[in-house]
Amino acid sequence: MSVSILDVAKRCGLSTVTVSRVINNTGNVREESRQKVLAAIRELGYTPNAAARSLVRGKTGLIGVVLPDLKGLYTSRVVVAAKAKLLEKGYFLSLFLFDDITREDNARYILDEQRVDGFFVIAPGLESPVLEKLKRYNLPVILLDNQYALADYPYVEVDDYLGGVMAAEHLIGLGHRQIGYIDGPNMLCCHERRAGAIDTLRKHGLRLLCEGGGDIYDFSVGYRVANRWIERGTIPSAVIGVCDSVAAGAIGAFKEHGYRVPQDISVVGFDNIPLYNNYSPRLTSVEQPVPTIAEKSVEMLLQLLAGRELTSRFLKLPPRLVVGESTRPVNS
Amino acid sequence: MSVSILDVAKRCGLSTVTVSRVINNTGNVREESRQKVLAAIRELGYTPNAAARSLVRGKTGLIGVVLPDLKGLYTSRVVVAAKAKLLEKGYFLSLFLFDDITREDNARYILDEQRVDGFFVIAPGLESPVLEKLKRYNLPVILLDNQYALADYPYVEVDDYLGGVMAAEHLIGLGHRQIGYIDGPNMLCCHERRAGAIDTLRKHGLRLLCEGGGDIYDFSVGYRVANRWIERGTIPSAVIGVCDSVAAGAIGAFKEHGYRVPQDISVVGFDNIPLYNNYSPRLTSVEQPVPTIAEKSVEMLLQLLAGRELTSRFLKLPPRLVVGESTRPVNS
DNA sequence: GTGAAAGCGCTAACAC
DNA sequence: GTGTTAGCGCTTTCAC
Repeated sequence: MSVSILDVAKRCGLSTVTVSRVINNTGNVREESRQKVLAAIRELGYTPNAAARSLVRGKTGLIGVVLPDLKGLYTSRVVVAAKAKLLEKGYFLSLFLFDDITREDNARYILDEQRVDGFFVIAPGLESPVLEKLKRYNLPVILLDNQYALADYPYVEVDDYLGGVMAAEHLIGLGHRQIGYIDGPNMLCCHERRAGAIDTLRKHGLRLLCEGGGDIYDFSVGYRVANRWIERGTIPSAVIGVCDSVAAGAIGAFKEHGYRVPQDISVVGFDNIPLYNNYSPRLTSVEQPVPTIAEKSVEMLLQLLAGRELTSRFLKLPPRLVVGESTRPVNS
Repeated sequence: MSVSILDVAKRCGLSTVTVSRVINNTGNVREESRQKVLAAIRELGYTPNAAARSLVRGKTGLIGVVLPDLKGLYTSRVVVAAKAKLLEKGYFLSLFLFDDITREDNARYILDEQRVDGFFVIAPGLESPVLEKLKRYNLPVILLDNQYALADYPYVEVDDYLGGVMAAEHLIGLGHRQIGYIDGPNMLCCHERRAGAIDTLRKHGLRLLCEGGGDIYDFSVGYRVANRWIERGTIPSAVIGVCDSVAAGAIGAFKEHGYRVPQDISVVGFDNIPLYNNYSPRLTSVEQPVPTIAEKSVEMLLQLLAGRELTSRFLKLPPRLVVGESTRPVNS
């Protein structure tokens, strides 16, 4: 078996309580005893058992992230950042794949058995069943990328509507009048971005040439839509892609047909993920404030863990327009 | 507080022991008592506490996956498949981001505190520090995508060399003589794929036109290398990309310059991930046996968990060539 | 079939 | 400062 606190106590001739005090820096321990304990710990290679600790403390020190897969570049950034923040606070991040929340066995391990003290949910498209499930539990939860406004769970979000506004205003400011928009799947963030763009154009008396993607958003979507426009001869002077990949796909189509970006057509993306940087000009992109998302959501979760009320339950963060080399004033 | 086994026992007028027996299907319990217990459990919404269980059983029921980020499409597939397999066996998969294994706090939570019964390591580029760390622990570990052959940890791998051979033979079989290869970063799998292709061509008295990528492999790499070939006028009649994204990037470059795939140039990728399916013709690709990887690695881990010796410590699985529409016989 | 008792490894409360 | 005692929630003997 592995070495326990009792072994350490025996080894250094003190009680388990004193050892515990040294480990946790609680209570007063004479420096001399302290050194003895530390020596014994080192010699034996002792480390506390998490299960025993969790049992007696009633908490695990583990924060879960519930997410559907590992595909997201954007997700990865947020999660990695949140992990680092939590580590500073003594919590550890553990990721759980929730491909199908409705399956009992999925829920059992994470929720029923109280393996985490709280968690983040990133589950685009899976919200309703996940949240349905969560109602029964009293665990602190922060939604990170929720797609339905329905829930009254606390969340941290990006103001996607504002993002749409920013993208549109940037292009209008450059003199563009014929602006195309390549849409993503039926998700809240896509709706918002599009709505922001549409409203902004309307304010200027313009109409958005908007065409939808399929049920995912990737390079192919941008490529296909842009090609459709080219075939039809309805080519805008500027295009907004619902994300950087889509924008890159559109650029791909334009390049193939001899249009240059940004000389002939300006293109704006979302997320500012440098995925196609050597393929297209560096994209002008609406960037998500990843560090702030991580920081704020961790802060909120820690508040809940401490049993405090949240000062603000719903946080909507502004994105930031990063101007690259894919946009320029319209040719007059 | 949450409801415990004692509450259930009181509620149904039986002892905690009997309740435990019902929960775990161990020992004999009269059907009548059994029903009483189940009713009480249902009424109280009882679920066993994982910490208490782990403590007494000496195991957690959790399997960890150590991985550097969440970016991998291929990784995602493997992990999702492994998760499902493990669930069948009563284990749950928990992912841990090990961005920097050398940091003490990272290791402490996962390893020292015995939070998992065993784990998989997917850590391209991080092997040596990770494995260094692991030596101290006696936890069952299976390497899933290791890049250095150095370790004597059990692993499940794909025979990438064979994959390179398959890709090359396919093209040679179609009559191609000028074959280009677009390489990836300095990792074992890339070396192997390339070596397989080179050796195969050599056997046929041919030389591979091989050009390297940067430190990642993505669309841009394929695009850049193919463009270089076009500029130089050294355009092969067939191209192998170290992965599907790279292959797609090459196709992008060809398309832009008026070359058609597969009519003018054949292209083969690796991984068979349908990422650019609406952009390029459906790729001919060397597919990894994801379900088998998951199945076998789980099987091996379970063997280790059961304290048994592994029948085979090192498993190298053959990939499979999936012929799509991006390759055809060379124009004579 | 069922339950009483003991114990997994740790910490909090209370003495000394 | 330090140790004794008790108990977190559960399972595993071992009686009955």
